[in-house]
Amino acid sequence: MEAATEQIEAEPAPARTSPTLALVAERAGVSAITVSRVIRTPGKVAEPTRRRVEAAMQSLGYVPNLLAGSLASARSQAIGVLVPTIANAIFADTVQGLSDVMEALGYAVMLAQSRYDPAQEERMLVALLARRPEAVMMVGSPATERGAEMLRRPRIPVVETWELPEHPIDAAVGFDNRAAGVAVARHFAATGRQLLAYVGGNDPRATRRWEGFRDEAIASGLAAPERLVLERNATAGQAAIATLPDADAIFASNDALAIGLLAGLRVARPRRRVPQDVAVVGLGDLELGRFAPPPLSTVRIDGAAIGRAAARLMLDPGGERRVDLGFELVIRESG
Amino acid sequence: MEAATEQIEAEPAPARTSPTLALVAERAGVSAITVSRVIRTPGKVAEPTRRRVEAAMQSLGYVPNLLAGSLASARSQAIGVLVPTIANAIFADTVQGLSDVMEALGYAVMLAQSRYDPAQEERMLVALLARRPEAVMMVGSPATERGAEMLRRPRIPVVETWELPEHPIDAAVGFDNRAAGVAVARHFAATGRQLLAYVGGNDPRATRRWEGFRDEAIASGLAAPERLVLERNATAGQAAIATLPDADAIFASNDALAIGLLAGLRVARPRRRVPQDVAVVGLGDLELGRFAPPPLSTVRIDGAAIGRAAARLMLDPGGERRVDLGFELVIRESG
DNA sequence: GTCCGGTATGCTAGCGCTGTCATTGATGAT
DNA sequence: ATCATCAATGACAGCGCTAGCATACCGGAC
Repeated sequence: MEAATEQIEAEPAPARTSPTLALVAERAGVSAITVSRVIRTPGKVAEPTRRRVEAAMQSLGYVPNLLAGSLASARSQAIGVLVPTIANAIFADTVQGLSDVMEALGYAVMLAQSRYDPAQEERMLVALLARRPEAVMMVGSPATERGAEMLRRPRIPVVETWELPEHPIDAAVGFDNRAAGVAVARHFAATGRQLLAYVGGNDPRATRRWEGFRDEAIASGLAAPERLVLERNATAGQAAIATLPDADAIFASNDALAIGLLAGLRVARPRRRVPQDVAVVGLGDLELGRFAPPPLSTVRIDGAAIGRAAARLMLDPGGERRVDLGFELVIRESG
Repeated sequence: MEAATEQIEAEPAPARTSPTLALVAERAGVSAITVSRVIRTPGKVAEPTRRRVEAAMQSLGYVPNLLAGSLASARSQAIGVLVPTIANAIFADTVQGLSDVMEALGYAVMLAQSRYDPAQEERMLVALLARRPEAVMMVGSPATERGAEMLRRPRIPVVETWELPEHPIDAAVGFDNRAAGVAVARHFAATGRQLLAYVGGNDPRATRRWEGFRDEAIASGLAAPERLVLERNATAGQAAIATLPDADAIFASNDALAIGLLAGLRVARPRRRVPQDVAVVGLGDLELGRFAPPPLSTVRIDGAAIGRAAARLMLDPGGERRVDLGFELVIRESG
């Protein structure tokens, strides 16, 4: 007797696995594809059908599996972001600028950090690309040719930021780091400074700033500036003051460093007044720079704008490929 | 004649689509599964075979498709991270702390921002969960019951941070925000302050700090403190000083705000000296607080440690579910 | 009545991997 | 010689979705 083998209609098993399109479809008495359409193109489904499907999704707590969807459609709706570190306000601003645009359009952001390490950068690039992002934004350019090659392969938009390489992999948005260094040196020279110094990291961007700074100082007839390579934080800046007893003008490659410099100068003995005895100029225009005593002069860069521009570049692969957002030398009271 | 239909062996077409496991397998003269093993468990493949496969991968520039792999294995090797905004040093530190641990273990980080908006938070939760993360970390708790429900469904580790709810969805790591407020009020009372004020955001964590601060002030026999709800930045802090002409002790819910307060106080007329006339205490222990004049007293929180602890909690779902990392009242010179 | 175009829905085949079993041959124990 | 064991490899099905086409039905034009 067939009936004997029939099971008692059990309570829905406590779903070891999350509900699928097919389950929703069954509940709503439609086919899977219709459920898919309710999610993606609700306008193409008749009102009553749509209601039934929505009710079924609701009652099951259905959350689409975008992994499966991405595989089937070859569209991941995700972008990759690679920064040296997110714990640096300036990059965090850029990531936020990008996210603001991309999240609103339904893209997810995959974040990876290279820690200024080429090997780590390559590893993270693989990890990112393995998830088939539809575009990638990174700070700077790949440190290795293999990295660049990996980015070229998939033929997706790739936006390099915070600098403007001659030949970007695909697109770039940033400013001329060398010119920023030049502008600061010129300013120091024009205000009668004699002994310049530069403090900053040794990544490609910081190095380009240094080169511009040094070359312009020399071109202005000043002694070759000293260069100190430091951690990118205020503590390092404060400590560095002891190492620069004679400088009368210091360019710090980022504002945190500059604020540390200012703090070191405040307690230096013999006394070194800012800006009378020493001028300090930072880069980035961190909000807190404005609130340091004295308010910090800086090379203003709009990190969030870079992120938003990067979003535009990846969304319009046929459009502009190189956006110079420039910088602005903001002279406040520190020099 | 069959041979007639045979095609001339063409140059490999310029790969409109990226190479697959199957292509690599064909090149290496093995089956797809063997290539998969070379990638995931190289020890189980004989040396010469492995070499051939690796050469094939190399020459094709093969990058595995983790979307497909995740679907097949039901393991995404990704985690979701939801923060109010990444452009806040304190959350950026937490994200970095988490990433440091998880990236090293091969997990990718999907980042989403809620912008302190419950509706946005829900949207981002769906976007995150749709990608089937193996765990989720968020700052705070879901603002809505629907959000909480969504997080409970998939039975993955969920770590709430920066606070310690009585009954976390799954796990939590942070500190007692109320106690932080109490500690600051107690400190103010103990040092003879009379008219307290609180400035900060109105998110749940800031509100809890406020409640502790207010209750303790009253319990100490002081007048009920004033509360100012502000943007979470230094500019807002500086401007707020005009609104608090009588306060002799101000607790700012974050350090950026506090540094702005300090800046506002420096230029206030009539003169208000810190700490003689007004004490200022912040929260977070932003590096730059130490370099403000006067060095900022603060409730020290280790954001990166919270991130690292969150990683531990998600990696060991059977272990501890509630970690109190505490805080430390660091009295420097501002109060 | 026939045909047309449009709307609403469904079927089928795969996307690129991995889990689960098979299969093969070599090795050592008995 | 026989069998169990192990290492190395492969066949096959299927993860949960979507593209692309097919089907059914409707009302109106002819």
